[in-house]
Amino acid sequence: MTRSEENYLKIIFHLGGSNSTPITTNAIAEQMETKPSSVTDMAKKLAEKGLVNYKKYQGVSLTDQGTKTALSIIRKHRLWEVFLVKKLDFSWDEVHEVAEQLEHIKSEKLIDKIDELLEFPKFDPHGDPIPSKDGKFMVRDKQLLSEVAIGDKGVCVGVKDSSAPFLKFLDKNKIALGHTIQVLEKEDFDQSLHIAMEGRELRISHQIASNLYVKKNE
Amino acid sequence: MTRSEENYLKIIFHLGGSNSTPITTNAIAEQMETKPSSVTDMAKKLAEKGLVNYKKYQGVSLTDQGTKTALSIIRKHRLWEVFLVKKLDFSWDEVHEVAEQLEHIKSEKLIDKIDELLEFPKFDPHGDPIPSKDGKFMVRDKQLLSEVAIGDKGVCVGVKDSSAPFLKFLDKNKIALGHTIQVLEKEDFDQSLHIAMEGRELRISHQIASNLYVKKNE
DNA sequence: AATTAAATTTAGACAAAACTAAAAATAGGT
DNA sequence: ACCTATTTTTAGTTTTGTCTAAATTTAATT
Repeated sequence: MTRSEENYLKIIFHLGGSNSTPITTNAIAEQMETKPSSVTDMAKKLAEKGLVNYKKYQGVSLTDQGTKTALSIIRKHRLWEVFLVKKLDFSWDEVHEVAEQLEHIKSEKLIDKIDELLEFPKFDPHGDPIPSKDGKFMVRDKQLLSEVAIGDKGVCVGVKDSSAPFLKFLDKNKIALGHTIQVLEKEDFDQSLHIAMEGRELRISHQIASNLYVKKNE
Repeated sequence: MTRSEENYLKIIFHLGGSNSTPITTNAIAEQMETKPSSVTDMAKKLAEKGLVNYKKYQGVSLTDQGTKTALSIIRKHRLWEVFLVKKLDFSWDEVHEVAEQLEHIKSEKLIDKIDELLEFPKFDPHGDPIPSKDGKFMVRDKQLLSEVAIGDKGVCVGVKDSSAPFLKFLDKNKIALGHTIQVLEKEDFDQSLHIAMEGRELRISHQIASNLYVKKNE
């Protein structure tokens, strides 16, 4: 497996290509920041290796083998992110690009030992689930803060957008995973929210609320 | 800097190419497990970038910039080796190939944090010195066990051959860095040694003795 | 059903890093 | 100083992953 092949599989997985719904070459090209014609070439190669299903003009989806491989890369990526945050004091907005490199290190023992060192975490710093060695991962029933009803409470468990600017914004406003949030009021005009969190009240825009996941207190 | 360029610089450094003595393309090719013609191509490219001095048929040596770069890669390699042994319980015969991959990760913050986590080690698991950020490293005055006079004592501080088979042999015979060794007798016939170490006596071949470094107790 | 717009694939090319085979330069021995 | 053996370089290919431009297929609209 080359680095490039691994990146393709990862992106196809993220675009949902294991659910039998084929992904278009255009969509893949956009994510890979490359051209559709390059994607076609790679689709053929991956199909050759039995990692994707590919029919001309019909798009691409992962085979079982391809899904397994994609999950193992995602597992590595997310474990490295946890490592960087927990052991090396990286902030959650700095880990992605380093993890993009570390995820390609080839050593099963290495990643298993990292997993052990971290005491087998189930979620990465952005709240995304970490697949186990056999490709299983927790699906948490979470919802976007923007869809929580007025008066309801929830624990912040993840972010939808994990770009550095958004994460830095959250840091600046002391919004972090694990905090309990109650929706006090929704503004009809611009859908901004008035929320209570950790003993203080604040207003956040719809754009922020629609990129924060919360888990309702059952 | 591509991975390949980094590997060339590292190998040129190890062959002694910063001491103005140029290294032949043949020697580099052998270490790189490639052909001399490929080395010529790379020599041109590295010379172009100001990392090596290269004159046709005269061999290659590192410039100051090239030496600096080589040292930073060696620093990363050795720090990762320490990390693997100290934090993830790898044995010293398993670390090399994983460190070969990890040394190419590009993040200054990452390696500085690893250095800090390890409390700024000065030597790697094989006793080789770890260059500091500014490229300085300790030169320990050590000598091969095979050259120690009869009756003299020394502390085992490093290995010359750090291949897995040799390291495994040392483990099996409970020979480890930090142990004090006294040479009791040298066999004229085959230059094998009779040594005392950690309260026991054993015989080792010349080949073993000439791959173990000791530091004489001053 | 025909036409057009959009998406996708093909064909041909390129850059990096390697190779092989052949040519050129150097070094050693006489 | 010459010849030969060795080392090193050149020239031309290969592979991987990409690109552009052109051709083809699918989808959408009338």
